[in-house]
Amino acid sequence: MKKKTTIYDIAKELNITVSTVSRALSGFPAISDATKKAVIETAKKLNYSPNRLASALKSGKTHIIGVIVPSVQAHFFASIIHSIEEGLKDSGYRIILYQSNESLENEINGVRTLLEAQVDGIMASLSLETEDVSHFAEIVKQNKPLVLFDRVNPVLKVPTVTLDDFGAGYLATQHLIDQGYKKIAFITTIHQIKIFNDRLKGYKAALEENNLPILEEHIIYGGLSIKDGRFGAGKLMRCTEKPDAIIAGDDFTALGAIKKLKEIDATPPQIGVIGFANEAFSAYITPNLSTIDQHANQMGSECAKMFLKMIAQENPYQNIDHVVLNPTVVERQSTDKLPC
Amino acid sequence: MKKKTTIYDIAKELNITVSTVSRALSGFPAISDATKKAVIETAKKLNYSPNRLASALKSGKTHIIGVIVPSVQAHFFASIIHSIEEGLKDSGYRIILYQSNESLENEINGVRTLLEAQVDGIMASLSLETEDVSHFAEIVKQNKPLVLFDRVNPVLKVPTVTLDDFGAGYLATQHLIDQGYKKIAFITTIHQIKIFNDRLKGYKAALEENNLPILEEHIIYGGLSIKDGRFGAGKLMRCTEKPDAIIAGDDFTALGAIKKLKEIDATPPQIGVIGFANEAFSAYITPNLSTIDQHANQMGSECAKMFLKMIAQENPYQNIDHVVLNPTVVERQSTDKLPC
DNA sequence: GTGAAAGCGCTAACAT
DNA sequence: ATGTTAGCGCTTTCAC
Repeated sequence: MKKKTTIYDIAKELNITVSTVSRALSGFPAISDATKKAVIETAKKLNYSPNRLASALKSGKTHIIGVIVPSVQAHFFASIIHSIEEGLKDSGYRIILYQSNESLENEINGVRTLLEAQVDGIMASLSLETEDVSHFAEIVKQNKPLVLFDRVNPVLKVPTVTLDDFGAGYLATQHLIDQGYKKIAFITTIHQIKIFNDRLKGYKAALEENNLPILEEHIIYGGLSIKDGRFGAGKLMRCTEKPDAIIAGDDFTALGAIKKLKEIDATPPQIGVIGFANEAFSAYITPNLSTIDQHANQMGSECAKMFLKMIAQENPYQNIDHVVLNPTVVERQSTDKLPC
Repeated sequence: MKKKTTIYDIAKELNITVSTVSRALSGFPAISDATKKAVIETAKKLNYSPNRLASALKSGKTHIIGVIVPSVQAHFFASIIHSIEEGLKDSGYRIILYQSNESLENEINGVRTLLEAQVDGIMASLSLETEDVSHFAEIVKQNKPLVLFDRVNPVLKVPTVTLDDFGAGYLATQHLIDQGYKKIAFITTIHQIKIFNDRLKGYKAALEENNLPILEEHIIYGGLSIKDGRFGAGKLMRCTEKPDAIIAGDDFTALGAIKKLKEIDATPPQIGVIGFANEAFSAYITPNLSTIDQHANQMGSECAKMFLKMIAQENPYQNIDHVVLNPTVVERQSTDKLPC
């Protein structure tokens, strides 16, 4: 197998030096048009392809950024990745992907691996297991941009892009109240994650403002999945004070709740159900699922924008921005309460 | 900002040379246990983190492989990526992601970018626009593993992992016939993609074997999306010979068809509908969508396995395997024909 | 078992 | 406008 052509080959061919070739190729201004043209032609002729590795080793910039998400199989994260890539493409940055699968250990490995790969920065959304975030400190210490999105942790003094989660919880609750529901339950995760705690606070605030009681038996702490949704709904329906509506931690959990409610003849909107995330399926199940849109694509492009801004500064952390997106309600059948 | 520690710092600290440090760190056998231990301890003490870039430049191995897919937003591809990463993780390979967004131009850029990043190999599924595949030739020329999956092209003499698409088309058709449907239509893409052509062939073969006529007006060539599904179903229902079942190119198209059929009071399974891919929503729409499962996760792990096998050989292309997975029918309500 | 030294392909002072 | 040269951090052949 013949060796790959390098700038040395081009230089030899044209009887000039590598520095000239390097300059011609990288659009350095003080280079004669003639040499530039000759270099580019010869490069094409010899089928030259730059070795970004060598350039990265020398310059300290790989133009690759690491993205850590729980799993690309969740549509929400897939959408975010999609729009991060989109937002970064024009500036020549590429993404290297790492999935934590909701495991802290994987997340720690991810940070290490990405740093060893000399990425120019990292974007991450925390795993459900992640409470201690010290493994992210090294990124900041190296003065490389770290942007946290969606599942963030305030202990880390870094820029973030999040949804207004308090607002989201409030909005979901207020929507149900506006529709005429009065005894609203809440299914959430047992993990101490800021965004889920915030939503719970929003829920409680909305109830209070509307002079509705907050019942502890109406708050279910468990997992988030179709199975957990079934289980949670079942448990709620056996309460002494049976709720007339359920807010589920995500659309999958909401789906499970709906399935259970259908079985016991309490099909929504008889009992109202609303989820979070606006997953692909939510518009198409029966009844259609009302949900809080988390604006994944917008979140992704904000992350990209934030990163580009940080990288342009000599000190990426000179001012730490927090972009907060506004949640919106997607009203569908599952909360369309019939007049009594 | 203090400089990062390198093996030179470790060497200096211990009064040995870098070669010894390098050997100790990389598990070279002929190294005394004492030095090895000292090196590892000092590395930890100095907070050493290897620069994989330098090592890659020297060794020619980045341990990064590029993956090109149309879009991670499609659940099918997200699942494949998930299991590729899973299957590769233990052997220390990482994934760098590139999305073509169904554009040939992006795909060409992707190949170039990944090669410039010196990836150790590439896995790809072709964009809908891709008919000419010459941009992939360079990968093979560099003797780097290229594995094509799902959307492949036989012009490229490389290993592939695919579904038996002829079988999938046949299976979908035979399933409908078994259920009692007799006038079966087919919505597919206008693009000349092998897998879609193969499915069409399978469809025709099944009809022939069952002595059913193949009607050109029952084959709709268009796009694949919810919108296209609505459109296709509408067109089919205006045929002179109205079909009693529809095979749609993917689950989204099937979903569109179902929506249209519900509107015109021909709700499945009255008119049967089956899709491809077993998307996340398919089990939860009403009626539940029957579909052909394409075994995304299995496909991903086969890709990983194939890659590892190729990389282990001195010549990755010494024998070119083609793994073909068997499609399976997921029977749900949308094809559950009622007795007449 | 360890050391010396060359070099992977490129960039960027510094020089002319 | 172009050439010279010294590395970036690591691996690896060849010594001893």
